[in-house]
Amino acid sequence: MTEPEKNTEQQILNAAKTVFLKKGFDGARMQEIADEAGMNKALLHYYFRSKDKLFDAIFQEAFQQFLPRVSEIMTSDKPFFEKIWAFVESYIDMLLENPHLPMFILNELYRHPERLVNIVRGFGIQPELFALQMKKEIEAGNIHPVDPRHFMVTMLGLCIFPFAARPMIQRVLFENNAEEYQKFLLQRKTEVTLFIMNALTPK
Amino acid sequence: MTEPEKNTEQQILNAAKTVFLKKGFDGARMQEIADEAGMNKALLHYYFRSKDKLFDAIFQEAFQQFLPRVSEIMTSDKPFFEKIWAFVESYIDMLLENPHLPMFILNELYRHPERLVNIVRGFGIQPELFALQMKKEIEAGNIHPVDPRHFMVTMLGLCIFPFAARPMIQRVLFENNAEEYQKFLLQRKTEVTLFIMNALTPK
DNA sequence: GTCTATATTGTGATAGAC
DNA sequence: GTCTATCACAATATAGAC
Repeated sequence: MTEPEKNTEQQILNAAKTVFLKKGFDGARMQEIADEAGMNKALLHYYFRSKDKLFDAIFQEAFQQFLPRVSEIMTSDKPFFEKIWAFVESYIDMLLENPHLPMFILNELYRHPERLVNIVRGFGIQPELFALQMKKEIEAGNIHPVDPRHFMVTMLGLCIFPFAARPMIQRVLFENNAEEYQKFLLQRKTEVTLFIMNALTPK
Repeated sequence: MTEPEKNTEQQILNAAKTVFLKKGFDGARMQEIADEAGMNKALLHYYFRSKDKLFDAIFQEAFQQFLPRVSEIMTSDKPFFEKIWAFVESYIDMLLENPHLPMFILNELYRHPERLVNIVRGFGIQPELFALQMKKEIEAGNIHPVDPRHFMVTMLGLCIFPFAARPMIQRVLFENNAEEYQKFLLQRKTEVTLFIMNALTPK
């Protein structure tokens, strides 16, 4: 066997993550989580009191994984395009290992945006740092002038969208061939980087 | 008053669309739809038999509105970049009038991809037409070489993502100011078009 | 801590009066 | 066609034995 799985609490969290990410809060059932964890339903309540509490534990961790610290990554001293490449590659790699993350986070935030209040608190996201640095690059004539906020949304969207819209795209463009789509997602890393480089390179 | 609202069936459909798009299938309640329609719960079943049947009626229409006929729009005889501009503008305009559409469709397809089987049937999407035309433009040296499938995903993602990720982006980048974000979405039309043009223009 | 059994409420769906 | 009343079951949560 792989692992005897340490304590019960961690088993529950693992099972809950699997089920919540697959079904969402509204679609998930405590019974299904218990089955997935190989234990009884009552134990979930013993450890986490309620479905809401259990969900919050999952969501918090998932959210921090999902929302990248753009500014942190970007404030190194590497050249601008190298940073873009490093970001896109590492972010898509992370999504390849957590393919359900995008739709889970996007959907839950959409249905219950108030959760962000609890999450963002003390969460050091500073997009201004990146915006400032990008402006400098623009003024130095190194890149084509683009609104940094639009660019951040663009860059994130290019990475995330193929995961969120997978059922549609895989069917319409790839005859529902999962292996082909996996290759497509791998290609995205270079495709997105090159696309961005072309768009930002001054004429 | 605006309209006395014609027949009961249409009232139900309107109410169902409002609630389903806001809450999703799992989160929607027949009682809430009845309240929204200003009538009794039993009437919904009288007209549509089940929640599933009612949902299908909503989903089918929404899906056809969401998935744009890329090839149709692109097979006119206008220059390539004009087509891009026309597409992005009209598509984002449509989303501005139906802002909940993206997350609704993406999420429902993700949770129940089997629905696509019933929907796509007889649904004339032919991305090959667009891919072919784009290849010709590339061979003619009019645009930078890019995989048409990646480009289609990119173009759609640039339009859709700001609507699907609105709760997150609006909060992180716009201090949760809805009016500012509305302006941002309007700017997207030109931003996306210009970004694509820059990326595809040969050096 | 972990289980079985049960309480309690929510929810889709139907029966039947009008 | 439209309503009220109700059924049947699903789902969260708790009580209590071990």
